[in-house]
Amino acid sequence: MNKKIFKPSSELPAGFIDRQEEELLARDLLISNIKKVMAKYGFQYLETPSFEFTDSIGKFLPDKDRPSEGVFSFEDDKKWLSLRYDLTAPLARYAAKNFNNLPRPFKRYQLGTVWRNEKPGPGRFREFLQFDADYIGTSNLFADAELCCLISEILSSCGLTKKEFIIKISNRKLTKGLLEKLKIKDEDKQSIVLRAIDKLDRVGLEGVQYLLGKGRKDKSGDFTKGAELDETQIKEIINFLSIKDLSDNNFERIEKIAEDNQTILDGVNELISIKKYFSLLKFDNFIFDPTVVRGLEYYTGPIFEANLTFSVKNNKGEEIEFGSIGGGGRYDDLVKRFNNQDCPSTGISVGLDRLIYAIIQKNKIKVEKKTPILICVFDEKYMDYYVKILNLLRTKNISAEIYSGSANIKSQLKYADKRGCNYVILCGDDEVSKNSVAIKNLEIGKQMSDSLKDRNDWKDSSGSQKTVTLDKLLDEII
RNA sequence: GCAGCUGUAGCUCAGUUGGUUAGAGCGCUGGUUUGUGGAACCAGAUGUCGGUGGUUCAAAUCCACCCAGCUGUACCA
Repeated sequence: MNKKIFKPSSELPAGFIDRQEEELLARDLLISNIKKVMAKYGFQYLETPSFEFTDSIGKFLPDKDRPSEGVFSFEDDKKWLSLRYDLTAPLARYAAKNFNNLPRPFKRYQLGTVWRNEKPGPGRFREFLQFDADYIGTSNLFADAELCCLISEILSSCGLTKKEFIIKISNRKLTKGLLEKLKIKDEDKQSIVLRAIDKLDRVGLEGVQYLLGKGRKDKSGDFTKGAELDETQIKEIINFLSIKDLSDNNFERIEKIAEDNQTILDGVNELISIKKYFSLLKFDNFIFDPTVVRGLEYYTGPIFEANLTFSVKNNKGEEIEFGSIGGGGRYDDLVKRFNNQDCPSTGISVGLDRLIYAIIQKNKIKVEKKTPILICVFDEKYMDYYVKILNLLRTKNISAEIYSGSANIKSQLKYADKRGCNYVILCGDDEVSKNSVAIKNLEIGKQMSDSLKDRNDWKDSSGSQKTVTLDKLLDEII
C-alpha cells in the first residue's frame, strides 16, 4: 500500500484573488478622496453587516423560483443567511428598519465588500469592493442629477480627465413605454428584449437584431435563443436603438417614436428636468443614451452609467471588454417592499477594484511605496550597534529595519534588492571599531552595473558606497 | 449552465509516426568572491507529465470519463 500524502492546494477558489500592496495603497488613496467628496456633498457614512437574511435580499432576485442563485448562502439555526451581493438591498432594509428615526431624504454612502456566486470573467471577481451613494425618500430629480456630478467628481479625483470618461443617462420609462407600444406583454419576452438592447455595445446592431428574432450564434458556435418578435416589432426597436446620441439638446426623435405613449413622454420629461439641473450645476460630461438599460429588476426611472473611454488590457496585454465601472438609477419601490410605505429613492454604485485596475494601468495614481533602509547583520555580537542605528533612523521617522533572516551578506543584499530598498547600511569589524557606518546606495550601484567590464569592476563597490562616522549618518540619507 | 480551446519543474514553454534515464530558458541554492545585490562563468536541486480507468510488450503521446484553467456566451439583483 502506498500512502498518498495529502498536499493542500495553494490555489484560490475561482474568482477570488490576493491583492498586493500597490493596489491596496492606490485603493486607500482613492477611498480617502471619495470620503472628502462625500463630506462635501453632505452624505452620511454607514456600514451594514456582510450577512443578511436571505429573504431580505432575495426578494428582488429576478428569478424568484431560485432565490439563492448567485448568492453565497448557508443555513444558520433554521434561517438562511446570505453574503450581500450589493449595498442597495441592505440599505433598503436599513432604511425600512429605521424609517421613523431617519431624516428624509436620507443621504448615505457606504464602502463594502460584496460577493457574487457567478462565473468570474476578465477583471470580474466573486468578491469585490463597492462604493455606493444613495438618496432615500425623495422623488426630486435634482438628487439624480447631483449623483451624476458626484460620480464624475470622484472619477476626476482619481486623475481622470473629462475625455477619459462619460456619464450615460437614460430612463427606464423609455424602454417600458416602447414595450407597451409594441404590445410585448409576455414578461419573459420583455426581459429578453431588454437584455438584447443592453447588449448593443457588445454584439452590435446586427447581433441585437438576431437576439430579437430567432437567436444568435456566438464566436465559439454556441447558440442563444432570441425573443422571436415579428418583423415590424424588430424594426421599431432597431429604429429606437439608432438614436444613440441625444446630447444635441433635443428629444424630438424620441417623442416622435413615442407618438401618444404617455410612459415614454413621462420619461422624456424627466430627462429634460435632469438636463436643466445639469446646466445649473455646470455639469456637461454626459450623454443621453436611450440604449442604456442596466439590470432588470428594481430600477423605475432615470438610470445612469459611468464608462471609461479608453481601452484596458489584461495581464497578457490583450485588450479586454471593460464595460461600465459604475452606475445606478431610481428605485422607487425598493424600501416599500419592507414596510409598505412610499419611499422613492435613487443611488449609484462604483466597482472600486475595477476602477483601480484601470487607473493603475493608466498611471493615474501615484502612490509612494516606502521601502525601508536595510541594516545588514554581519555578526550577532554587534546587535547593540545595529539597534543604535535603527533607533537613530526611526526616531527621525525614517523607515528602517535590521535584517530579520539568518543569511549571509550576499543574500542580505539580494533581499534588499528584491524589496526595492534605496540604501543598505553595512557595519562589520572595521566600521564598528571606528564608530562609523558604510552606506551603500543600491540605485547608484545598479546604474554602475551597466558599465561593468570585468570582475574587478564588479567587485569594486566604492562608487556606490560611502563610509561616514555614525553622527553624520542622517546627513547622508536625508 | 452551454460552446470552443488548454493542462508537462516555482514561472514561461518544447517534447517527432507511442520506444530506454522527460528537456530548455528564467527563477532558486551553492561556488569563483571566508564582508557586498545588479554582470559573467561553473556546479546543483526541483516533476504524482491535471486525475481515474482502458488499449498496448511499451503511454506525457492513443481512447473514455472526470477535474481545473482560459476565451466566448448565458445570468449578473
